[in-house]
Amino acid sequence: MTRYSKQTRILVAVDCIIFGFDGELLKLLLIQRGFEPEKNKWSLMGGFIEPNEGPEEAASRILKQLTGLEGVYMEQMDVFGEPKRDPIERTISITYFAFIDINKYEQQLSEEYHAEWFPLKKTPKLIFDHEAMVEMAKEKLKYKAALHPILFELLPEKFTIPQIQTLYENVYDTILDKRNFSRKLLSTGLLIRQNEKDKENSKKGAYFYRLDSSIYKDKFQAFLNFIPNPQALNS
Amino acid sequence: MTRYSKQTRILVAVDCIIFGFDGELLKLLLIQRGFEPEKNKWSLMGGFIEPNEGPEEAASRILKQLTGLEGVYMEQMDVFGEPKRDPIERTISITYFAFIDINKYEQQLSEEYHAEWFPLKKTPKLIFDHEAMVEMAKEKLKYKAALHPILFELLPEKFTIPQIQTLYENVYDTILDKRNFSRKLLSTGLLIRQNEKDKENSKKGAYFYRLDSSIYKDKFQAFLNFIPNPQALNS
DNA sequence: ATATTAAGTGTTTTGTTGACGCTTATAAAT
DNA sequence: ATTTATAAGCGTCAACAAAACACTTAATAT
Repeated sequence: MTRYSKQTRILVAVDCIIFGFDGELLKLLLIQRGFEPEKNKWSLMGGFIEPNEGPEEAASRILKQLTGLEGVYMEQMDVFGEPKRDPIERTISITYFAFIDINKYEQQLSEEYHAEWFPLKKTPKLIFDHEAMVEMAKEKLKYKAALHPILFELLPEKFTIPQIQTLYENVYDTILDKRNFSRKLLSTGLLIRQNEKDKENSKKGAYFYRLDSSIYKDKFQAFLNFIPNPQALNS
Repeated sequence: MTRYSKQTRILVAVDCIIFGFDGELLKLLLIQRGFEPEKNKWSLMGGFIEPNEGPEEAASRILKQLTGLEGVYMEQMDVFGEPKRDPIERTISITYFAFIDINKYEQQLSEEYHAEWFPLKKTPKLIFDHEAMVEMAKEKLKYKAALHPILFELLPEKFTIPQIQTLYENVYDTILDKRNFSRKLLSTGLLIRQNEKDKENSKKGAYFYRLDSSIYKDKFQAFLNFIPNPQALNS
């Protein structure tokens, strides 16, 4: 016996929801689809799984094609498998969401794909069920970021506390008290203050911090209760 | 254009990790696989996705075949897609974990599949990567149950507080203080006390409760911090 | 010199959590 | 009939964490 006979074989794709943060707004990386159907429409970055790669590998490959980046934080989200979601042929899509440091994003590579960053609140119409994927990713982002320090993956190596507060305020669409925020953030012990200051955004300047990678892994689990009102969370 | 040419089509299966609770131990429902390869070995309940069903539908169908139950709490877990995970032919498996009220389980149906409940700590060797699936499900169960009231899905309509405490103690492999536990549980407002008592398990008898389904949905999100030490959690 | 802007630190009040002790209902044993 | 054993159920207190809130500081621009 070499095959399971009588079973239907299906196309399997991966689609990546790629988040970035430019210091002001949380953004989504989208491409203009290069082939029919829906050619030139806005779409998530995706592709079919190849014969000798697992889904994660496929997602990493695709992410690298678009951004030039490797070793990016990525997480499996959900499988979208409605029989008719792709009008051409049944395709199951495994979705991943990924966080990249927008500063490391290599624009030249992206031109091949006509990629563009969109503020999360101003995303264009997307093909197929990609809008549902983005919605789910936003919800999952809120959920996860309230419990774990994943948002650091969106920041450059050196960042300031006001920067990261802005990021949180973006994700939760709320205003946070800077005193409570910084106290909570610093109490995790995850941050190491640098001597330099960021003078770009204020006269006084804000201290740069970097992650203490030695304890980042351990603390990853125990980062609970970061956002005051858990009621606002979904999923 | 009617097909995406040149792409490889793959078998897609679903596998269900089915939890049950008999009032004393948390258990897993396993079957003896009915076909080659690995015929008669212990396995999760699974099957291939059919042409006109989505993955969730497939999982529901399979769950019904095994347990006779419909409308069961079920959640997508993870995709297992290592190219060589099935030695016969590449198969991607979408896993679901499900909670059923073990009392509703219809044993007669199961005989077709040689199904059996195993205490979570005494599971047999499983085929392929099913043990990894079970491990992941156990972790996800711990994680999720600390944040949301999902464990009620494992209990009958009427249950007592000592019962549910035992369930939590099973999941987290720990002993909880009954006074703090019941205070926390009742403070959610999710439970409605009945007049009857369960006299099976003690002389004094414990009040039956049932879920207030009108607020169960709302409270579902805001059930945080249920287990004292979040450090023990993973994933 | 003075005004302006955002960074950064401190305090008080309130609510939540965990540790712990006592009473109550009932069946079984004497 | 009284006592004993067992688990249910209620209550208190102390420690801690969270949220609300106000002032000082550094540096540039006027």
